[in-house]
Amino acid sequence: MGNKGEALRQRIVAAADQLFYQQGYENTSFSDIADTVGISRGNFYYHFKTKDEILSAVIESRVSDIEDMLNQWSEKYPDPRQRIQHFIELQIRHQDNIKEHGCPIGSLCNELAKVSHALLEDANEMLTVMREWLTAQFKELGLGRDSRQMAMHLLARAQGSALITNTFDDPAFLRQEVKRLKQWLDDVAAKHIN
Amino acid sequence: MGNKGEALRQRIVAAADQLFYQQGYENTSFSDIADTVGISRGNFYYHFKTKDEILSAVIESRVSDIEDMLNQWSEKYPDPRQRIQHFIELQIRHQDNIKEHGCPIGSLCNELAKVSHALLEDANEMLTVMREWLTAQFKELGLGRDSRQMAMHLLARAQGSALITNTFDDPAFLRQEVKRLKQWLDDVAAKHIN
DNA sequence: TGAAAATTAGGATGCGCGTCCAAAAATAGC
DNA sequence: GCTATTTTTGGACGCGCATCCTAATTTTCA
Repeated sequence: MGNKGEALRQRIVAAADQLFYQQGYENTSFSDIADTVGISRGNFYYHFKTKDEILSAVIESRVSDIEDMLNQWSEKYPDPRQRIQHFIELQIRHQDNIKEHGCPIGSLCNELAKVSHALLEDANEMLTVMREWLTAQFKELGLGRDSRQMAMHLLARAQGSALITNTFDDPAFLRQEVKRLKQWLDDVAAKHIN
Repeated sequence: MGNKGEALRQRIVAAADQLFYQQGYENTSFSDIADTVGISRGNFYYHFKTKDEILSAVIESRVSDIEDMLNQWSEKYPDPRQRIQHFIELQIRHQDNIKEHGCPIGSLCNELAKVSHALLEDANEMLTVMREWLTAQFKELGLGRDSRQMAMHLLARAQGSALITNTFDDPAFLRQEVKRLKQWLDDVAAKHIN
């Protein structure tokens, strides 16, 4: 059955994901996505009836990617501090993209909040997944009821440095902030191990 | 001469400012602004030929407001630490708006960056003015060549907490982050006074 | 007060968009 | 191989937008 359809569907989602990141959601048209994939607008419509539908699919795909990544880290690294470190260093690996387009999650949430879009809650899920995972790591580190606040603090700082890096076109600042964040993590961990 | 015109022009800029903040630039139409002010689209066009032109006026107005505010603080408070404290507490005064719409500066820069809009550089000016002022304060505090980095660090954290507060609809987090930022400032100041 | 200038009104235009559709082409299953 | 289903195509539709324009109204000031 729809096997060929499924493959194309995934290519569409991947293209839309990229374009939404680079140009924003509202600023990306059906034609943009169709052209990128190399299919007609009509064919696109066959797979996704509305623009919201594809946004939903993109968010779902991103959430699932994030979950996979975090689960993988949970398995791979025994130490919660090490896991959080990896999370922080994620920004270094993506520094070129961040410089060019900011954080894919933050910028999307930002955009959807303006339009008071119904899918903002779905988009929030991307951040929530991270927050919950980070909270669990901080709990393991022994931060108890402060864990959630710490998780949000870390997310906020990551979002902030991504935005400033993008706006000022200054990846060196991003690296600086990552270093600072790792120092902060070490301090927090040291304080709570005793 | 164009005295009445000037007054209306300012009302238009004020309305556009609000709407751009609440709904985003792209998502705000000529009609939206005209309706808010209570004039016809044609009249609007008499004052601003293009959408870019009004965006430019809004940015100019914001930059000038920011400069006025900062200059006022520079005069009013003799201690640079006190000045920076005021800067940090600005977020508390605007917490309701931030919860609802995020940071007016950050969200605009974010949006313009996506569209690779020519006026992004003008929008950056809002952040740059703040950065330079903060840099001067940190210099006075004795941070020397680190001052600029510190200024950007502060800006980034403010941006980050605004975004998270907006996304998670959680003003308590904003207050928490402000407290944390003030603690950070005290630490930094204490370290460099000796 | 009256002519020139500034201001306001609202309709016209053209374009790009999301959406929809009918028909052609490809594929699958008997 | 032939029919039923899936997939693909490209054009049509209607709407909202930025922009433009002309004519009416108000203001200015000699």
